[in-house]
Amino acid sequence: MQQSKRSRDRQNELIEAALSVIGRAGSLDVSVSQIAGQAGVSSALAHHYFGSKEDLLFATQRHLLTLFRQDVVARLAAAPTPRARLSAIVEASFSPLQFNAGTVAAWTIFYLRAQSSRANSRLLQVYVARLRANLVHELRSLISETKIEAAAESIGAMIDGLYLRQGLRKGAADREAAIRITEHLIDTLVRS
Amino acid sequence: MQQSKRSRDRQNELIEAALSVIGRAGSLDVSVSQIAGQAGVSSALAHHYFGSKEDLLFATQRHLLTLFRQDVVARLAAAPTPRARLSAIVEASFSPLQFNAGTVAAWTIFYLRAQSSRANSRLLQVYVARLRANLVHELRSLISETKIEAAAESIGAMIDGLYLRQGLRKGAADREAAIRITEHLIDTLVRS
Amino acid sequence: MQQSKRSRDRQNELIEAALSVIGRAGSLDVSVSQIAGQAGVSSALAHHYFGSKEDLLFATQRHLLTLFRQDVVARLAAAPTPRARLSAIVEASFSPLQFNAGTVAAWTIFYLRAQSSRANSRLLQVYVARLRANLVHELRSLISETKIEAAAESIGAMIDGLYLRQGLRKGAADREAAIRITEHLIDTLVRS
Amino acid sequence: MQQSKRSRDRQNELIEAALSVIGRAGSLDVSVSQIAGQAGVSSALAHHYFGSKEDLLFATQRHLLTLFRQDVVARLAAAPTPRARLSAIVEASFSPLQFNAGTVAAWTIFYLRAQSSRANSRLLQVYVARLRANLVHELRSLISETKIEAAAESIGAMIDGLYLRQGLRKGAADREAAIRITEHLIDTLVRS
DNA sequence: AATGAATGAGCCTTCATTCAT
DNA sequence: AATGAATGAAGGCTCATTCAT
Repeated sequence: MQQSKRSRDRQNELIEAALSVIGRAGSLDVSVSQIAGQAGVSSALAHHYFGSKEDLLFATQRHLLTLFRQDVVARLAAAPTPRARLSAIVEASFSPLQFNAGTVAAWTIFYLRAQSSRANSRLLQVYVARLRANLVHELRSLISETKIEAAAESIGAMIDGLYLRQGLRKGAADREAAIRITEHLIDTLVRS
Repeated sequence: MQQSKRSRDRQNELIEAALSVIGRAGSLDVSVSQIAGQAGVSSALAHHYFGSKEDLLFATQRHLLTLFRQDVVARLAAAPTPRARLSAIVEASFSPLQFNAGTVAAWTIFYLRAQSSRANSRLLQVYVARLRANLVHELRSLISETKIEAAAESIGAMIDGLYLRQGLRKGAADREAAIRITEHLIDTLVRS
Repeated sequence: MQQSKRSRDRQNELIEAALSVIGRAGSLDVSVSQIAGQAGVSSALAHHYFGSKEDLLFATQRHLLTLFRQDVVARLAAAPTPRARLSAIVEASFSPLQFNAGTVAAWTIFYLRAQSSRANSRLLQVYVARLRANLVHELRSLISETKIEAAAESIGAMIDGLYLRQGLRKGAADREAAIRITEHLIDTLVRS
Repeated sequence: MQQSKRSRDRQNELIEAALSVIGRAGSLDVSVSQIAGQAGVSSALAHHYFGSKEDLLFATQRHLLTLFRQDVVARLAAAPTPRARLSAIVEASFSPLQFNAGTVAAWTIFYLRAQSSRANSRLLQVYVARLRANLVHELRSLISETKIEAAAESIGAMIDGLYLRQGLRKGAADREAAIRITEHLIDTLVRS
């Protein structure tokens, strides 16, 4: 164990603080001091642990992706059929843990950062690729081979689009509506 | 003519410079100086015309929306049938003018800003509402009344999602793929 | 007549605007634009007429001094005895025209500016000298020669001190109290 | 010890630098950079310690008042009689520490700032109130009750007026003259 | 490990001033 | 005469980052 437990805890606290602050601000205009303050430590400590703001945000993004991934995996394991597993992915995507103002803002920011940061872009591409792989795998037994790629891309884009639009609502996220729309898309893709 | 031609030109130059700088940076971290520099004027002039950075960016967003709107209107006028008009909207959305790295970054940023700026949010909501109204209008003769709302929302979200994902690609935007996917969505919605 | 009437009017408007803005702000942190705006003209015009902010403020100070001077002269002419003329000076000093928040602030500022501006200092010294000359002249028939200088200086300082302290009050100036104190000082000086 | 010695030293250095720069400039047009530069530190450090220019100047004013207060208290303790204590106050007021170009400029500025800053005004009022309380206390055994208030106000205003006029001199302050005039005022008030 | 001290760089903004019209 | 356009300079302030403790 290279890192002490204390060390790992602090890092996690900082990452969660970053997520929290970004979510609340709804923008990338968050300072290291704000994040550190939220975590109850000095900004110098954040640099001690992460080296730079860039790296802290990168770790935060990875954390976000990991959380999502874990939820997806757990739900997939519990679903009995391919169609149910597609629904599991949809439900993970719009679970209250992910589909709320703060997290949606964080996701949008990370999509944005991907345009100017190589590392960030690669990370996001891994997520997209994994999601697509999951979709493709489940679609394989439901629609013809030639249509799979487009269908997977289509579902993924729809989820992202619903995320983006969620940011526009004043109140809480409308999970049901998002799920209904996505499920309906899947249904039409599968039936066609 | 309240404003001189010179004045309007300068303002447009600044807005286009803002768009250009934001697009190139792929982020909101653009300074007024950068924008002014790109327009070949002093940063003080940007304040002279727009009052604040906030207002300059707001005007830029409005410009973006106006450009898109004009393109949509022109294409709608040229399309003979409801289905063709739906395609016109899709084509406007993914026209090279809109669907390129820079503009996509700008759109994403404006979606993000909408979460922390009232004015910005309202502006974007107007755009979303208009787009939906167009879609609803054309869908009216194609699918049953009860399905229209969801279908419009679905198409709108899909377009936004494809924009978001476009930012992840390294190379140029794949317009054909985006159009194909959206058209396919419309087809399945209409046929179902 | 070198200057047109229009020209002189504009200059007076600017000077009065300066006085008004300085008074309202209670500080020297007033911009040429604010002053010009108050006068209803462009800041460029203020420069056209006065050359520089410095010169505008200088002219404003001179205006203030002239107003006071004129009031003093008028009141002196109307007073029959030396003692009455001393009271006339006191009354001019604490007339509502001079002894109000705005004008007091302007005076204080000009005393301050005198420390860093030669021209300003000379102007203020002329005012002080004139006031002293007036006091000395009237005191001559009231107290012994050897005490005159100190008495004049004393009265002048008292007036200035009451001005300075006026700035601390929240409400309107207490003219009566200021006059009472100064008159009492004169009385004791004369009787002693 | 909440604050480190280093920290307190730096803050004091900055305050003294502020006093020095204000005194030399004879105006409020001093930048944080100038003050910080005079103290040999970066302007960012001034903000680190004081938060804002406003707060630094406020602390500087408080420092000025405290210095004066301490001097007054020390001199009062050493004076045996009420009349001697009045003289002690006068001497403290015109001690070389206070009655010099720089400090006089600072006082004038703070009187001016009191007109636009609540906090500043309150601070100055406390000083005025304390000075008056001291004067009243010593006057109690020297003149009749009904005259005390006016006498105290009178002495205070005289001191302030002499300060203001000091700013007009080119050379050094004439302490003797100022003391002579104030003492004479006290004498006449007491005798009358 | 943890922090306060310290800073250089940069940002937004204001402003006095000039100039073309 | 009068103004809007335009700018260079400066100012207050923030921030990521480093360093000594």
